[in-house]
Amino acid sequence: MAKSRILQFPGKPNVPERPSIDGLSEKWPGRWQEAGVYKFDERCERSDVFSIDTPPPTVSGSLHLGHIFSYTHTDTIARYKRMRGYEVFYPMGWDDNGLPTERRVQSYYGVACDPSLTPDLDFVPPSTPYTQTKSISRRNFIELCNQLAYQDEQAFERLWKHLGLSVDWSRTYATIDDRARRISQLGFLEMLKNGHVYSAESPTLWDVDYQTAVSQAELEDRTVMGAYHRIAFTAPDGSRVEIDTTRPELLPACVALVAHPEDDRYRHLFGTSAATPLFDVRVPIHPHPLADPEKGTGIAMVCTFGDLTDVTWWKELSLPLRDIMARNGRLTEVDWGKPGWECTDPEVATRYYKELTGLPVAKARKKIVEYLAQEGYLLGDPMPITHAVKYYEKGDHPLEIVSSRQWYIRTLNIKERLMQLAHELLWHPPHMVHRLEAWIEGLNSDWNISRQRYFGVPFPIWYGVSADGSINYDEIFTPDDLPADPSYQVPPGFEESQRGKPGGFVPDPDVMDTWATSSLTPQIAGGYSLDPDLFAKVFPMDLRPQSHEIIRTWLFSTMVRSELAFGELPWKHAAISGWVLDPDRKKMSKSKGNVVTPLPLLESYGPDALRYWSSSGRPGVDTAVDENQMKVGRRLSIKLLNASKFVLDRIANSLDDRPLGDPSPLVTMPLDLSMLAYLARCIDDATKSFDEFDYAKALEITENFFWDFCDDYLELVKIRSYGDSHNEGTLSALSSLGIALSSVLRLFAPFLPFATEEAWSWWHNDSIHLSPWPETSNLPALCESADPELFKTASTLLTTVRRHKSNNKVSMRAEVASIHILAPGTTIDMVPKIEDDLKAAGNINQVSTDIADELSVDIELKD
RNA sequence: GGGCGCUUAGCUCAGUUGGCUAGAGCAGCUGGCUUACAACCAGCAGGUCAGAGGUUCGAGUCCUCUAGCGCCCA
Repeated sequence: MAKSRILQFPGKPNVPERPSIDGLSEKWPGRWQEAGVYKFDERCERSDVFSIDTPPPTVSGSLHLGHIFSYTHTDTIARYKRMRGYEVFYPMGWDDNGLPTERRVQSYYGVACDPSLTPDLDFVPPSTPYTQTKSISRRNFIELCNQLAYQDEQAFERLWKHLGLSVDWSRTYATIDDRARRISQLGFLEMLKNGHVYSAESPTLWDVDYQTAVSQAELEDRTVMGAYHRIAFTAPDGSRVEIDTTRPELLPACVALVAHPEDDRYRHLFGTSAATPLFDVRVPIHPHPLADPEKGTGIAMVCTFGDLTDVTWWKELSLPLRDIMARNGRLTEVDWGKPGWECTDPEVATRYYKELTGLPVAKARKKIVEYLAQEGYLLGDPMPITHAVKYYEKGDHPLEIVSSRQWYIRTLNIKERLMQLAHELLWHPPHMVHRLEAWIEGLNSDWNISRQRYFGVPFPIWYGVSADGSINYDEIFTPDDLPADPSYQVPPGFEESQRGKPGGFVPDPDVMDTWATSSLTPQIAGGYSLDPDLFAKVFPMDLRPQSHEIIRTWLFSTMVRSELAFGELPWKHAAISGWVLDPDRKKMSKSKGNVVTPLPLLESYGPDALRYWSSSGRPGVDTAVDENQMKVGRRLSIKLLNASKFVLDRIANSLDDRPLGDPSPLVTMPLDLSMLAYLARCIDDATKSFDEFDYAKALEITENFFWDFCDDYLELVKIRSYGDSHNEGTLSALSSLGIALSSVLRLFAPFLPFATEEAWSWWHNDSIHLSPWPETSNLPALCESADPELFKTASTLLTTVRRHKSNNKVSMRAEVASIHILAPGTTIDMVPKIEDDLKAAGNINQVSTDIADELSVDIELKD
């Protein structure tokens, strides 16, 4: 049960002469911080808690309007839940771990990391980047990463506060800080213990520029130009076997030929072998269903490794390994004729291959094609094609596949369970589940978490070194204390002098994939293993807000870790935001140069205006940048202050120093009750929308009510509210105005925290953001039986009178001699209840009625 | 090539289980200083609901196909 808070209807308001929304974003954040308005109070029950696991933004990227957009969505929910009495757990994190920070440090200072260097303890970063890239030690490099990330985090925090995010800033974390490193390492060690991770020497997608392994989630396909080269192999009977390949440079790494089992052209060759051209290596010819008879000649060469199909063939056909690809994308040296590199004539093979050694892929290809042509093995001209090639999403060169030792999290064997969890999660909007389903279905490898980088969380393990100096990967030592850096620390029971020596130890050289840390944000934010009480209160989190493009990465990986660690979902709800598109509805990207930066907009329109635009973007719907909407939001905020000023001035002037107390019993007039009945319906609808995480609908409902309230109700009761404060009608109007204003400010508070807090402060001491969400049960009991139609009819009649004046081009205050209302009986019955207010608002002298089928009004202006 | 979504007024978008004459804001036009607001107010005009076919007493809404756009994946 949520805490219930009692609304204190206040005493005499104190309203400024000229309200303004300018300066509010400087005025309030400091006060909120001081008063601890958004502070999470741990002394609460689990059932009181609403916990939010928001993905920490990458701070080394630039501030983006998309940040404002989606984080505002989350903030409206957080504020709503807080007003509903929940203790809201809403920390912010910074994703500073990993490659983006490394790259930014490299270009910002003009440095590169060389792990072989010893740390320079007196190193001072340059004020301007080195003109020639300077190599620095790993420890110095990491210091720079930390310093620069910290600066970026400060900039983000300023932006968030300016925007009014209701984050508890005392709980901020960073994905590279001590706590995050500790929890990631602990997470790894727990998985190690439970058998959820394994290390293996295996073919790995490798980026030759970044010199690191890449996981399935980081891949992208790009369509590029290539060419089929038709190459002749020699069958045992001396006949030619022709294959087409886009990677002729991998010929020295060829280990087999494959054709489809049903392919009659090649059936007779299965079980025999063929000789590769130039190198004269005898390779077996196998049937395999993945060989596509339609592609090229229908028979393919298997190399270790040209693509992922090669990996499949290599595994399934138990082929040998001929590895020629170095980590830097150049061809390695090969001892032809030695074990593993058997061939008919090592001398000939060496003669060709030594010209290729050390060449990058593209040059090696050119050279080998020359040789093939020269020796008559190349048949015809290469045939240009376009095909899909795998790239690292941040990389510039096609990925190679190299064999190396990597750690993997087992995910393939829990696919079914993950699918089940995907459906247990409550998605908003629901159709977003399909994106996760499709991803889980398509999973084809375990999750590789080893990265050959510098700025990251190290694997907290050492391996034993055997007597012969080789590394024994089965002998694993783990540290006693976390976080640990095995490059600088020694395993328990060892001494530094044993590092790398037989009988000693070596550290795992790698750091973890950043996803291995960012998949633990619920654990990091909730203090898993550090604060069990807190963790029990916030986990599983109630809400995971995020945008749709990171469902397959962030949402997925967090789900995997939660399942492996706890056997359950990390959250109850996932609220998915759309993209921000540029004004022409194109995706914003730096390369297109259409990125809209938020700061100038924030300055010209103010935070409430940007929040208004953000909040009008429906859940999950891509939304174009629209300055018009921001202007509307700004005007709405100003209007809110002005309407508040009117209502509160009236209350203050009419009641002197008498406190209003509970105004409910004073509401007696039918029109007032009708307006409140309409308000009650809006409160119910807005509440229902918020409970379904549809902040946009809640805003729309509130906004509609507010405009009707201002345009019609305020005008209808204006004159009455100026009356004698002992008059029943005046008291009823003032009470209704006060009740409605109080409600509408609170309904707007999640969207416009600055303007609503300002107006609220004119008559309350406490923050509106801790006041209770409006409930219909707190409205005057009489309005339960009131009919909202009465107010609507009064509005319609007032509009009719205004139209007549407008058509006749006279002032709205122009005097009307008489109006004659023709309408159905139900409408006519309402007229006496609203007649006085209508006369006052329209400056009408006489009202008369008659029954008719349809509504019409005869209006006579006074001369 | 597969999946998901979108197409409604000049622009940005609502439109719930099918149900009166399809709504709002912005822009436009016409008026108005009216004791909350001229950074304001009032009023008006503006739509073949992408196209075609089907189900139904009735379709913007459900089904099929076509076209275009966006995102994700291969």
